[in-house]
Amino acid sequence: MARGKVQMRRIENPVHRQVTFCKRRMGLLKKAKELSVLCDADIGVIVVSPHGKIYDLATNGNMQGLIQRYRGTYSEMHGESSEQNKTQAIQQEVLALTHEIDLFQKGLRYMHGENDTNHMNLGELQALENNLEMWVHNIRSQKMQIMSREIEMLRNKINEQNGILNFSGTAMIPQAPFQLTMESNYYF
Amino acid sequence: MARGKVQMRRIENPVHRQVTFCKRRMGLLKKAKELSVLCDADIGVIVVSPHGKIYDLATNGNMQGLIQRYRGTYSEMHGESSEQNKTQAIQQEVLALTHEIDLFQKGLRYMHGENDTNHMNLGELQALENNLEMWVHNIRSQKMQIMSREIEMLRNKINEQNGILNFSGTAMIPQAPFQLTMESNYYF
DNA sequence: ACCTATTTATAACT
DNA sequence: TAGTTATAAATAGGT
Repeated sequence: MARGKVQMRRIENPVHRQVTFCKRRMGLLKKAKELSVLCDADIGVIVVSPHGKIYDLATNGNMQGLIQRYRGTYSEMHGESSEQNKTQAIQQEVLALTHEIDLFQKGLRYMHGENDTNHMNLGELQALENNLEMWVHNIRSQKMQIMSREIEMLRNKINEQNGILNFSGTAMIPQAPFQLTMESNYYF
Repeated sequence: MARGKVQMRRIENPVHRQVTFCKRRMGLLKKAKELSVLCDADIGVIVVSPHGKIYDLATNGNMQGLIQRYRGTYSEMHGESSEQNKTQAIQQEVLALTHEIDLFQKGLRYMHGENDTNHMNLGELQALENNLEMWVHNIRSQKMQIMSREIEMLRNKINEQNGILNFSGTAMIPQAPFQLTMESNYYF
């Protein structure tokens, strides 16, 4: 498309082909994202390179759900009932569950009110972000507590065994190899 | 991209949105075909309109096969045992989705009040944390977009004023001190 | 649906 | 691999 029109056929030079593949693949995914944002559409793109490497994009972050929706429509359109009768019920279940997850995500999104993040202003977004950060923080603390308990149990076990076998062995296990506080593990 | 730059956000006017959807959808599929031909790649595109209508393209004429490759389930393409495999795969998917819903339910419960995380195990906490991180990430992207728009507006304003007052003044405002594109700030 | 002024994508080159 | 530039292609707004 530049410095010369390109013929619409396989590029024979492998180097050129690789470069073009890389550039145009990026362009394609960008266009897909743009269409998704501008028109509120849900888009999935799967690209398989000649060498079998797979690149993909799912604008809603859930290719599985998209594929399910696609399959639903596809089997409706082509009346593949005979082959798919056995799995039809389960597929519908998947569809229903996917929708349910969508609803939960929306529910979480709406926790502050009824606003979709697309219609939220900077301050609202900041507040939401802060809430989420706090939530993440609490979850991390919880994880740390669970792990601390586990470690303590293991230490006790080892100490017991060493108590039976010999006492010097306890020195092999440092009592505090790392600090297990919330603070120091905030980014764990 | 023509007769005026377009802001990368949902087009509010429904007529404009529909027209753009149609035009860009065609453009996207054309680009996909071109990439496929030029670089000998195998490409699938699924577009779901806001109203649920599905448009698709599979450059090898077989979206099902592409999806299966995407999922890493090659065996289904060869008939005999396919139904059983398919059923198993879908059942596993149901299981995964059920777990995800469970996670969201617990998350919602936690949001509503007391630290209910005591009833969640380490794996659940990790999964919930990952979900939240993704959410925070999306919100940050959203913030960046809003700020980018604001900055652009201010720049335009300043450029206008400088156009009126004097031309040398424009040099005082760097045109791009930092890139505020979606791409470069995807991980902001 | 068709028309163009512009913006965007990108082929060739460094 | 990454950046530059001349040019082809896509497309926003208008008819």
